[in-house]
Amino acid sequence: MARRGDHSRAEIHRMALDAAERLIAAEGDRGFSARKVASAIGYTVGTLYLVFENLDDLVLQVNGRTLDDLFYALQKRQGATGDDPETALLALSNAYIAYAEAESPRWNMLFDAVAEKGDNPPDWYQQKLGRVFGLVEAALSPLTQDATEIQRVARVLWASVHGICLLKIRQRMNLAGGQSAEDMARLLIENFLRGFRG
Amino acid sequence: MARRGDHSRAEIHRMALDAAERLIAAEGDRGFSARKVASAIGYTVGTLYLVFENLDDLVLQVNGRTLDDLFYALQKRQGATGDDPETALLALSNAYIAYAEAESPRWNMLFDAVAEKGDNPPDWYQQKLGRVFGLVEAALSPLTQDATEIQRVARVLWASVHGICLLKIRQRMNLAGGQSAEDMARLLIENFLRGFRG
DNA sequence: ACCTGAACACCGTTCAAGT
DNA sequence: ACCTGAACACCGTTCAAGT
Repeated sequence: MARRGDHSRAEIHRMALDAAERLIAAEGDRGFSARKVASAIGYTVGTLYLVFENLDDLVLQVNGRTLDDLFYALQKRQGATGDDPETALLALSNAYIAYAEAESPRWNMLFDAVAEKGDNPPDWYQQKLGRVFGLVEAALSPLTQDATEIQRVARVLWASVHGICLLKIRQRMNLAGGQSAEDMARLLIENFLRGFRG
Repeated sequence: MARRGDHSRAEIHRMALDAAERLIAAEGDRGFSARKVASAIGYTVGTLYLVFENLDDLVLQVNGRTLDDLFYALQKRQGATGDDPETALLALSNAYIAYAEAESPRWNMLFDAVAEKGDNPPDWYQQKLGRVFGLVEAALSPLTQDATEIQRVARVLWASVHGICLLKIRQRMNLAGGQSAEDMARLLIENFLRGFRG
């Protein structure tokens, strides 16, 4: 057991998030609880509530880290800035699918929370999400000067690739008629862009 | 408390599913438990385990009913058989979005379960899902004679509309740039089909 | 044979009490 | 001031025991 003063509030905060990530990676959403996180960092359950509002708050913070991680993973696999939209989008969607596969427990957690009606995620969270969307928008930017149209297309395509990804990760791929998620995303993106370009 | 012999196994089964549906509709996935279902039908928790393998099994059966319900809701709003694919698809996607909105708790439950690796849903469940896909395939059938291509396109479009729907229901719509789910689905379908037709 | 009810091993959350 | 640990009100699941 840690004694008082051993760690600052900020340290306990960080330790708890680290431990939560490890637990989620190891056992998924199921084998993860406030009590396990607490004991993994050598503290009592009660201590967590000095540092987090509740378990949903802790999960939100974990999700924030995942969004950062995802952003960097996508950025790394992003093509050159001169790429045509199709090449750039395919690179992004493949990277997204690869991330979801490689980090499926935390990726799942990202979308599991069914928000209560009317409460949006906090600003800092939305900013992290916006940064991910930004990559998609950047890939689309050569298509048109209309910024709101780019925004709309980016959101539609991202939501769509996400839906395809869900089918794969949630093991519903038998329903995909033998296609891989990558093939499905390619079919989507190629045809959409051909139609969009007119 | 119900006395032994009051109800057959099949009756208890049905009563439990009815009660579960009511609880889910009223309180969502959160306010739903084996103990609540049992007490809602006047039995002890243990009794549920005579009729269901476990709670996941009960949820699967509830989901089966939801898939049937969804199928009929989509069928009802399906256009005429002579409709062109675009009209038919837009009708289906709008009906899908409307269903998700109207029945969001059970619709959410349909996709919450993170399947363990390698275990597919049972055959009867896949058949119910296949019936829903069948509607999408029927809408696409005028596009080409190639049955596997229709299957692939149907799955890609369905997964995509589903992803868009998720954004709306999970209250992430602030990320959709003010677009409604219906508008997003329309943007997707119109451009995809224009591209697909070449 | 059918169902109970108590037990087991867990939960999230709170908060008086200890150091 | 910081943290504990016990309490509260729950969980899913099992299974000896009652009728």
